[in-house]
Amino acid sequence: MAIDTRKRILDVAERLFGERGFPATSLRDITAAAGVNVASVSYHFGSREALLAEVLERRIEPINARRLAALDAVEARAGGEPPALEAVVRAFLSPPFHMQRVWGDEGQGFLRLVGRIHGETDEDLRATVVERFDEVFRRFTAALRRALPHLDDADVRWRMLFLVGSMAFTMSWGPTLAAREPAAAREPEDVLESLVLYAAAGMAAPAGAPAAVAAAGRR
Amino acid sequence: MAIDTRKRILDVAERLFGERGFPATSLRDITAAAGVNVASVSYHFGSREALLAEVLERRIEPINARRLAALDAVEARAGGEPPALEAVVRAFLSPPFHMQRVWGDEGQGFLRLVGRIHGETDEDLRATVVERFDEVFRRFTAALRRALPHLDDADVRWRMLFLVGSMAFTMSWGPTLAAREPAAAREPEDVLESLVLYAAAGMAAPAGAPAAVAAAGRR
DNA sequence: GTAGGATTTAAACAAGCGTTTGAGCGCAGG
DNA sequence: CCTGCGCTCAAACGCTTGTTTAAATCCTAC
Repeated sequence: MAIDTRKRILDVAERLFGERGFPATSLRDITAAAGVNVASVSYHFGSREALLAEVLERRIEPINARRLAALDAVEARAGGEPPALEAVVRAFLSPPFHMQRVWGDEGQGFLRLVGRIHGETDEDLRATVVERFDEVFRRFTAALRRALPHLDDADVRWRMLFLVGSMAFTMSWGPTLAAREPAAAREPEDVLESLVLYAAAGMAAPAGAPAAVAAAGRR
Repeated sequence: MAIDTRKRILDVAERLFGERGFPATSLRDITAAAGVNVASVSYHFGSREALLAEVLERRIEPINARRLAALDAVEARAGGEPPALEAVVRAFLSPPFHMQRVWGDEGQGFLRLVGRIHGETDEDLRATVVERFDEVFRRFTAALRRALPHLDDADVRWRMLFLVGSMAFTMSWGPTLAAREPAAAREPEDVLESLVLYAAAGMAAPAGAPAAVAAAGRR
């Protein structure tokens, strides 16, 4: 009966995966909420896993494309010089927030889903997520490396992990925070701005002395 | 036959919840790996949820106690003055890493579990986690507020979210990163040091202009 | 040494899971 | 009108889930 069963399933699945997480959301939850038959998931997507993959693909691909385009622009603007740190950080963090605005109500819950996915548990699922972000990570790590000459490779990688953690956690817990403390609620643009400033400052922090030095006497 | 069935279940559950996440780990996975009967979980803990609660309690409680003690020390040392930012950040971030060293092999996987729990999906579970951290959050938010007079309440709360995100994500993905890129592998103490520097610098970043100003023309 | 509470056990429970089946539907093209 | 294809449907598949049962076993205390 529906307009487009496929799309209805995708939309509802995105919302429920975002709200409850992937392992806790059954096909019957999804199909019941979408008003379609259970079998239609197998018919249209093949399996539950494949449905998740498609849900993710639909949102992540445009975000990462935009990230790479923004990084291209930043690097072009810098000529041969090392790019500006804050510009690189913004090129990475801005696209998900931007796409949320573009998608409007339809993509309301997807930030939450993307946040959750980063924290997802299953190791196989992790591998596919890592793979999907591989190029983005490599490009941004290289750019950050050049913007932060005082850091070595390992430093940059770990700080990249810190940055992604802030972002993912914010996406996942931001709504919870806003709901618990209405006074702290903010527009997504303001959260992004806050996050960019925070991350750029963190990235620019001086290189740490090895713990062996800081805590003299070990080893 | 076993030494202590209760403890065996707790240890195995901690490891498996950490490796696969809570929703993806069944009671039969746990009891099979522990070499005990399925029913012993109900007998000793009451339910699967209660088992998780006890697994968490065993690790989180000492960590949070240590956090509060460290914060007390920092504030006492500061007299009536605002405490030093980096000291507050360290008081928050250091305990989990410290307890990991104290617990040795036995607590090997628990950092990962704690990291995962922060990203956990179920909203009920979230509520209990939030509750368990409530006092710690309030105390540290207040201390950070005093250490960062140029920020308002909402700023501090959001940056706290960023900080916790970095920490949780690092705990959860750190092993994955280290496994994928052996060159970037680091001692936990060095990761902690890196994280403290990063977070303190991020916290100290200037207050952001509201996005309405930064992106002139909106609204 | 035996009584009795604590613990472990195999088995069964109903419920939910992802996926498959095969009949039935609606609607295009001949 | 009718064939054939895309799609939907209720039902059933075999399997796993968390929890409960009641009997068997262990171990302590008298």
